[in-house]
Amino acid sequence: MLAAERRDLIREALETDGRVLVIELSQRFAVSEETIRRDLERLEKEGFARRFYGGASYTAEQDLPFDIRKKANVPGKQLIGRLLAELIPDGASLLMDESSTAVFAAQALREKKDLTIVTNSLELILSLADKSDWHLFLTGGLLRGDSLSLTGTRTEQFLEDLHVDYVILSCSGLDKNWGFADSREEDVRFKRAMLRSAEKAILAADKSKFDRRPLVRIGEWKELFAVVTDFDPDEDWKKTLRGAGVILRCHSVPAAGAKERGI
Amino acid sequence: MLAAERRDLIREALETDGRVLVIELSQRFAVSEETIRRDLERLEKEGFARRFYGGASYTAEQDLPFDIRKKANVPGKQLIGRLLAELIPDGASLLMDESSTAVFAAQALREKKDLTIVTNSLELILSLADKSDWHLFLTGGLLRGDSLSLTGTRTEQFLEDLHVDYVILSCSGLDKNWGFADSREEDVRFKRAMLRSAEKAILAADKSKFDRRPLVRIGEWKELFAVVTDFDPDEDWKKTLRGAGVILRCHSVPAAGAKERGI
DNA sequence: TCCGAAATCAACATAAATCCACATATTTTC
DNA sequence: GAAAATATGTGGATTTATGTTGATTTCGGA
Repeated sequence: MLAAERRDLIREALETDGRVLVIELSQRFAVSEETIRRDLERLEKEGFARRFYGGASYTAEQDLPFDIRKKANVPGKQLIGRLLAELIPDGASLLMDESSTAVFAAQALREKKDLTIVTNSLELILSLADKSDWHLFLTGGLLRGDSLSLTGTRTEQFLEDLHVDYVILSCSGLDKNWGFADSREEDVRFKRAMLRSAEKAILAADKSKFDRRPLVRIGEWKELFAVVTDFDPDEDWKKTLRGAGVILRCHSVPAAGAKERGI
Repeated sequence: MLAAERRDLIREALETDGRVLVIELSQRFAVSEETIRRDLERLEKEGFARRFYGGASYTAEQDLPFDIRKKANVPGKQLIGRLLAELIPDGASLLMDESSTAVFAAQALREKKDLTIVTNSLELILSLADKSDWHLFLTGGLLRGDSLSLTGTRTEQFLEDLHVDYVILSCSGLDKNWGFADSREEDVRFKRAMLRSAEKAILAADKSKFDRRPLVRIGEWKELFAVVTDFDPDEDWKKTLRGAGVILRCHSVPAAGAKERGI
């Protein structure tokens, strides 16, 4: 029984029964009560449980946006998140888009102190809503129901009076000689607005985005401060980025040994 | 039976019955009267109860944490929601605040066609996120983590370029001769901005808000188009509102036949 | 106004749950 | 396989929950 599996089961019990008791769980899983308490503490941090003396009760609050598990390439995005976190100092202000990578990056940033986050993603902001010591801003705008993000002119307008230290953005394709791009005109306009409002731009893109060339270019390499990815790009790529003065943070993911995580 | 659960049940009893007695609770939960007193003392500190000799009565304090506040008086708020929905035509645009009443009102509006909703409440917008045929706007701004709503100058700024047909707003107290008011300066500023941006203003307030006079006035009766509530106010109230040209939508709640609410 | 029953309060005692720091074990990463 | 990160258990200090006892306060009637 792995710790992660036990926590999944505890979460299920919470959803089914509405509440759990420390003693009962300790007996059921044959671990010490202290371990259960630590599990519950963690589930509380993640927004699944509300602890009370003797156990914990279920909170349905963040049900909607917390379907992180379903998404593609979770380990890769977590890695990108960790690498990103290394680039961000305490006290920084950052702009983040509505990509799922950004949500993972946000989780990786949790240990930082005193961050200011501006985003158009409801999911991202909700996943950080418990960080009451940070400054969390949501851009206004029209709700896009499928991605739970905000778009439209009002969203871009929000960025105009804004200046932040970093922008973390995603794209749907990177081309060595052309730059990074997206397929929707509307998204590109928003991402360009984000680039204008930030001192340093960090592009987060997993392996699947490399060497693809979608319709609309967002920008060129020299506009970026860093590129973060989850694999080890070839020498050509490294040379291109180095030539444009862009930092590359990457990591070779062990293709074979990667263990399947239970859903 | 854990202490936290007992306190939850006492709180529910308070909301349902309006008052509780120490002896009764002591027998019901098979604990000493002293324990019940300590429970009530705690609930009083948390703002749910006002203690008196022999027991405690219910109080709807204004500044409760959101997840708790929204549980209070559910039937009343549902009724207000239904009455509100009768005032709103298809195709209307409306501004709604972050109150829990607004969330219920939003649900009551689901049958309408082609609405445009603007709000600063994440909870409200998420509860409507599936209505893809509507236009859903979120104001930007700083996230207030406890209520999952947006505040600050950016939020007010969002309303400046906006004009809607209706605003549905809440308040924490209504005084016959003075108007409607709230306890936080910041909230009042936002609500005034909402009033400016809307053609017609509808005030939604349950019984507990009547004849209370919080710190900061939001506006006067003549600024309103309608008041919607869940009980039948006395003649004085009706005369006041009629005199100011305000529509009153209300309903006498059967005091005796109130059925026991399931959990 | 005064009295006595009932309720409350304050102080103490106890048991259980939690927290904390440290040591150990396990898993992951390189 | 070694190093780093994560997970787990343990013992003692701390907090929470509860009941008990006796002093004090409140309330309603004489």
